[in-house]
Amino acid sequence: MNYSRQRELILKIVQSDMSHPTVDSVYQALRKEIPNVSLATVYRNLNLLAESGEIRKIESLDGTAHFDFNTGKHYHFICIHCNKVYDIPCDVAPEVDKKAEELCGGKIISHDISFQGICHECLKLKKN
Amino acid sequence: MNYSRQRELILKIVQSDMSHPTVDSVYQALRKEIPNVSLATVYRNLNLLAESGEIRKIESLDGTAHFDFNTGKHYHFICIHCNKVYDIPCDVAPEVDKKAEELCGGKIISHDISFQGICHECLKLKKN
DNA sequence: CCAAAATCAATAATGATTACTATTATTGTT
DNA sequence: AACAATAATAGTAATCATTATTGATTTTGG
Repeated sequence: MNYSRQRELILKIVQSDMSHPTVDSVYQALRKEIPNVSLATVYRNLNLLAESGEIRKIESLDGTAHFDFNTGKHYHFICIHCNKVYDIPCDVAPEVDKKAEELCGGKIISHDISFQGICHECLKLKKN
Repeated sequence: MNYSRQRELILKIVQSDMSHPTVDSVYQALRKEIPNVSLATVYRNLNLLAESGEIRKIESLDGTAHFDFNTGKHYHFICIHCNKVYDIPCDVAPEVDKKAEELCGGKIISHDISFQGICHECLKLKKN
């Protein structure tokens, strides 16, 4: 995996964005620096960075991939109204991987807890 | 909400399929009964059934929705090689929703734990 | 039986992602 | 600095998943 300005900037963009950006968000931000960058480049590098563990890829019910610079232990909260993804600081028992591994017979690499619900913002909107 | 043959069959198909079928799997199975059924019908009804809580919609990193007839408490294991989804019987503390709700300020409806790793089958294949 | 509402099939349209190709950049080595 | 091998890129086409549209058909409640 060689150096490229594109990849470096993509990593920086994700790392400076708390809001779990989608591929498209990263693409829009990157175009401000490299106007003729290709969308395929963004896809390729985000997936590479996720595979190498420098960022994290998050599933979400809206059918689009989100990326998270925070590779430390934490979980996610996805609003079913606005599809935003929030971090939830983790304090759940860390031995769940081991426990689950015993139950499934495969090799477990990681886990994520995704909470679904309605976020603070959307709750406010509903009341108005 | 239960008077169309299509919806009834879709529900039965999911309920009789342990393997967390995708929209397309359900579509293929349904066509054996109703050859000219529309894919849109499958999408609409699977989402309706998931909203009404009769089945469960599962997110997965491969970008396709999976559906699960098992609406009881359990978690999921997704193989990063074959993308199959397995159930993991749940015995994790149920108070995580409450705990997370305090932390995020929104309203939490449910949560899912998805474990990622390499499943038993794929481990075997690797060795050969 | 009739009218309103719900559902349907078929297909078009959209949105996300991947594949492909010719070109350019990076790397380690002379 | 020039070289070849490799990796990455831009641009675009193709693919895959999903949603929207439309007009016909079916169900429901009176």
